[in-house]
Amino acid sequence: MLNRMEALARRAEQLRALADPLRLRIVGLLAAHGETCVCEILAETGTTQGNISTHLRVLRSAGLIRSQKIGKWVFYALERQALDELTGWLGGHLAGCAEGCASSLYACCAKGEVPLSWDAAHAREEVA
Amino acid sequence: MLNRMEALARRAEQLRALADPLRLRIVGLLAAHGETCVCEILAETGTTQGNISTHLRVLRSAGLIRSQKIGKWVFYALERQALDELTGWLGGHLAGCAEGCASSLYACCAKGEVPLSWDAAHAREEVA
DNA sequence: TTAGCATATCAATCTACGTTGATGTGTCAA
DNA sequence: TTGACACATCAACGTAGATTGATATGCTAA
Repeated sequence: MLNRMEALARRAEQLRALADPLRLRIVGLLAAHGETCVCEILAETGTTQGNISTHLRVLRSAGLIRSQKIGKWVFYALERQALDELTGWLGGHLAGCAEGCASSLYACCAKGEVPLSWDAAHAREEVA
Repeated sequence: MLNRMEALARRAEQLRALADPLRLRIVGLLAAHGETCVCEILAETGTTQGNISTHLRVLRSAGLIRSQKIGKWVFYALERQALDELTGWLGGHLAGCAEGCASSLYACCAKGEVPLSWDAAHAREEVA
């Protein structure tokens, strides 16, 4: 089992793999077409062959797509499970607690001299 | 309205803002705490103050968080709507068509000499 | 008004990434 | 067996990002 920082690093790596316009186009094509030949991706994107290969490797080493060689062609497809896991995790990570958050108190970092919260700070401002 | 490439670039920028372990920790804190003082983020993450400020700026210029100055403190919070939009868009982008994809035909790039699909290539392999 | 605190910004450094062009590898057809 | 094709890999270049330490700004309290 991964510790917390390693898990975050892994998720960051996966998100980073998606965080590129060309790679977003690629996964969009794979989503729309299913198993897709590299040559087709190449034709649709209009960049160099080496560049496409590099981007496909980034996505693959993040575990987001898989490849299958058939004859002299290579077909790529989404790893649906990994992508679902990622989007699900992200949703959970961003969801936080449903309620009671905005009203809870958080001590500020100043050495105990001024316990502070958003509400308390607001109150100060409203008085002033 | 943005054209397709600009829209992808914008989404890539937002995903990129999330694609860092420290920034994932930050948005996790904001999700759990609601409005949160920078000093608290600083205390929880244990990195330098300048570094936190930089990462917060990245998240903010991607439109994923907002800031509010109260007295000498600055409180950050998630931009729930932008994040929901992003995760929703990503889900749609990755969903593709529900069915009929894996079985459709796609011409390969070779100049018309070998129309090819995953199925056709598979058939070739099985015969061989 | 002065001193201290919270935060932002800047300069500098190191590393990682995106792109291109060239080359290597495996596969097929003639 | 030779040539052509599909794809991967590599070297090189320019650019962007992460981190740190120093400095600037704005607020507050004494």
